[in-house]
Amino acid sequence: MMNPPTKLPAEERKAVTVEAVIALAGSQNPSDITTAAIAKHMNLTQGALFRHFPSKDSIWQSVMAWVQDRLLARIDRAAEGISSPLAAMQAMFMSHIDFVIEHPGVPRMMFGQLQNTEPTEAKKMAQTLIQRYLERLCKRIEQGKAAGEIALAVDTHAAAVLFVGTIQGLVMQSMLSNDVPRMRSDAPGVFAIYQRGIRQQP
Amino acid sequence: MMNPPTKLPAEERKAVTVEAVIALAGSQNPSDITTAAIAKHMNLTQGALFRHFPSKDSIWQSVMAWVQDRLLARIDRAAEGISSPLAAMQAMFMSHIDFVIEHPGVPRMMFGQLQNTEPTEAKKMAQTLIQRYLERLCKRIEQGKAAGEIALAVDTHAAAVLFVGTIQGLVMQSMLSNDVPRMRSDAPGVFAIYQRGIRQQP
DNA sequence: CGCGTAAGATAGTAAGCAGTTACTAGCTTG
DNA sequence: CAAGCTAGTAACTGCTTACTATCTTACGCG
Repeated sequence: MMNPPTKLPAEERKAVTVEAVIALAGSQNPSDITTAAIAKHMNLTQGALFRHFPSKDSIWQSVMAWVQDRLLARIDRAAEGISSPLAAMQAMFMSHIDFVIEHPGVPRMMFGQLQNTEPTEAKKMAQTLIQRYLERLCKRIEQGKAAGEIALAVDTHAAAVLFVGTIQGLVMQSMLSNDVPRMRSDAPGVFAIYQRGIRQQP
Repeated sequence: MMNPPTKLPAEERKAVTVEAVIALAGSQNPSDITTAAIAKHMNLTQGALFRHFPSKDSIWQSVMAWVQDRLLARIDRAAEGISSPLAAMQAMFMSHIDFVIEHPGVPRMMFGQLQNTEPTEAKKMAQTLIQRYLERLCKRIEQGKAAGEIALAVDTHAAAVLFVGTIQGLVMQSMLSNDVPRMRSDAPGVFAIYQRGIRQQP
């Protein structure tokens, strides 16, 4: 941070820009992030940003693409090799929480994008991200039902939506208390309730 | 709507302003709501707004006060006279969903306010609203434990946070599908899982 | 060593923002 | 019925925004 001003090749500059936006979103309302603030955060003039991005929305697009790649990769990796679907879901849950703790701006940006009523490119990307997330969850839930771990009476899609809502509840709590890392210690208690809610009782 | 321009007494004008903001928040990102847009929606000039409110944040303050009054009154009324704590919570849940369907802008505004990093008056009001909401929930949950309806192993605060998260999940789903009334039909399935998660098993 | 060019600086622009001000129509009241 | 009050208008201010045109630098390559 606060490097001396350097010239960077285009691709690298793009990457740095995305990181700057994510960092800024961690400490302010995403819709208040100006191109000037982004540039300042990376020791660049505001005008220079537009050498690499044709518009501000295209910056947001790159940011949302970054989030999609990283988040989905992270939960996929977390669930990898875990045969029990319920245990896999718990691993996804905890790794998602860790991701949010590392990048507290991400949920803010997601919600901010979803709130946009005009269907901008960045918003569509946020939508497909959640869509893909829900699909992965539904698959695990169906697997859980087949394995007898999850009650057949459970509405699969409702369970997937609630999984995401569970995380959002923790995010909200962290915004209330202004204590992001607390999410990690709060997470198990909340997930325990969720798990009880879907688990097949012996 | 679209009345011919009328003169209104100050208190009434304030009320109309609040309603205008809530209506606008239902169809656009709250942080994009300008004083000009508010004025236009109520057939008024922009400058006239500042005869009734000293600043824009004070408009938001009035709006959040409106939400707090209505929402808490609504869930209190819904739970009134229901002796079973679990049943009372279900009534609170469904009436909250109804409230959101009537005023789809409300969750957007709440999250928008919470995302503000500077502690504006309107944000503080949003915070205390959720705080009071959580307190009411915790009370019911403790009652449920005492009555043997809710498992003693359940973390009370986590259960309250998850209750709110459950609603947020439904809100998110409604923003994804652009179908607000669908919340009502999705709600029971999601709440059923929540209820299973906290209920004392026989 | 010198030169072409990609990346950045500088200094704009037009539009949109919250908030202000000078003025006015119409109601109420001494 | 004149004086004052209330609520509103219309035009403005200073500031911020995304975006752009033009000049400048420094890196990589022969």
